[in-house]
Amino acid sequence: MKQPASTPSTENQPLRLPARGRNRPQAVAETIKDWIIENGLAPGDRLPQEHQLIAHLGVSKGTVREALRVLETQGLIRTRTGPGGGAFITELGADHASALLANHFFFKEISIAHIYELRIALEPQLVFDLAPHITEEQIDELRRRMSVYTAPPASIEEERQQRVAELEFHEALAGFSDNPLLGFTCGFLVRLLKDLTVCKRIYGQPNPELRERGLSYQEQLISALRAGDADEARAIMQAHMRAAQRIMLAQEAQVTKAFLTIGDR
Amino acid sequence: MKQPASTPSTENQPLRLPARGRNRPQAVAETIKDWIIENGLAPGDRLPQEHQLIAHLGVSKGTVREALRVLETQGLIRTRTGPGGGAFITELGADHASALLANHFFFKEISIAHIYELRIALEPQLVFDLAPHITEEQIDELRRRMSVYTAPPASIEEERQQRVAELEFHEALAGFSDNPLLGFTCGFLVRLLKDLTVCKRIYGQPNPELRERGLSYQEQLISALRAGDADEARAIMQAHMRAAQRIMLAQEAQVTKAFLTIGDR
DNA sequence: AGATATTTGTTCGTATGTATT
DNA sequence: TAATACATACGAACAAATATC
Repeated sequence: MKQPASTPSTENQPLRLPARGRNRPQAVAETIKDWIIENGLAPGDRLPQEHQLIAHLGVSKGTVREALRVLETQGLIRTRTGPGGGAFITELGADHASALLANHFFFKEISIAHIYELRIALEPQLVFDLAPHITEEQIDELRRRMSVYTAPPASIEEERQQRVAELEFHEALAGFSDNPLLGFTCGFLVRLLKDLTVCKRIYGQPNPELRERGLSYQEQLISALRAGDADEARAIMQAHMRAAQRIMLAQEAQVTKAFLTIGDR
Repeated sequence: MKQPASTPSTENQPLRLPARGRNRPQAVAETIKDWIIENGLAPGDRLPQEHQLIAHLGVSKGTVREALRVLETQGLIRTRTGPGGGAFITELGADHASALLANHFFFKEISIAHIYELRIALEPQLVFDLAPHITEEQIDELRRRMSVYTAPPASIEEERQQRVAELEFHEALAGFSDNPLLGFTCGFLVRLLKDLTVCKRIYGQPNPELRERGLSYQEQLISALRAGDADEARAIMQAHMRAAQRIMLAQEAQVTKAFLTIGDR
């Protein structure tokens, strides 16, 4: 088992070759990833244990651990200690994925206008698709979220909470989408706005207009969704987005570099 | 001389408290990240060296290395060996970000229809914004990419290359966008399609119709862009996307689980 | 071109923490 | 409570890469 390390030549290729050339941990992570794909592992399945990976891959404990950390950062696995523990395949959740993606925009200059340009293009389409499929339970959830801001806010803090709740209304809507790409993108945009809200870099002063118009729009939207009227839902959302954009832009400041902390489990 | 410890204000507060409690590497990664934000480090700046991090954070070498690996996976740093080496802040490129994001869709069922629903909603808007700003150099680059597929393909392999080149036409277009969110999203969608093309899971047989119509549309598009006619450019792209969608859907198969390997530097 | 110093990269032995039985 | 199985963490030694002289 012990190797006298005096074999400097290319070693004894233990099963799958560890793909030398780059940094080992990344290469090992890739190898494990390929192995996951080939064996068709699904979320919940367990990877081989550390010492087995060490043996099969022909690398040391530290390298394997770094590789697992890479996969964990990518959201592919989670590890648990104790008997029966180990690394388990997991699904990369939308929030974690958003956090990873947000890093890409960290050094870019993102404005409210940029975000709303996409929301205007996508959210009307989102509700258009949703109208024929939406369930009663989903509508109930939307109503439940709306209930947070039916009454005017009493304090500046409550104002902020209501804004967050309204954004979460849209986040829930995005989560209902049948199109994972559309749903994720809309959710990501909302999360960007929500993060800005939490950071209090915007929504400085009360804005009753935004709240009331939003509430009215959402009532109409839910009616249209319940009726299964896709065209009407799209039209309402379009008007809602345009109105919100106008209000937001009026009090916008250039917003940058607040994104790195998004999510950050 | 090693450190300019003479600066009394910011630099003398080396690192924050080690944030014990959770798994150490992640906690350490967070601490380093916070430190990066607080000190306003920009791409190209260097992090403290390994042994300094070890000393300041009070953790072992292995833990620091895992933390750095986390940050590297997130696309935040790159490391180099040798004198003057170390960990350097870097910008998360669109391709790397796409690869990270693609993991989120690995266990979801993504179809061509899903991709085109977003392309139809976004790419017309993309060229609409672009028309007033586009430069001659950018138009030249578009023309250069088009030149790859002006002639009909001689082989099935050339057919594939032409398809990739046409997708890269759209990728270039996305890269010109003033809106980073819009640009990235359009680029990501194209990368998904490109990956499918490379994997040869689609585009099995020649499709002269797609090529010729695409070529014609792109000629028109470039004319409109040069003229700065935003409305016309948008209309052309809309028609182009709809036509492409029709053709693609005709020969589509359900496409799943080919995304994990995207990019994979 | 080659020697050397600097810095990250890799390995191994050992010890600790944690969850299951 | 104890025993077991697993990940987690530490530290020292060694290897590889690379800039500078």
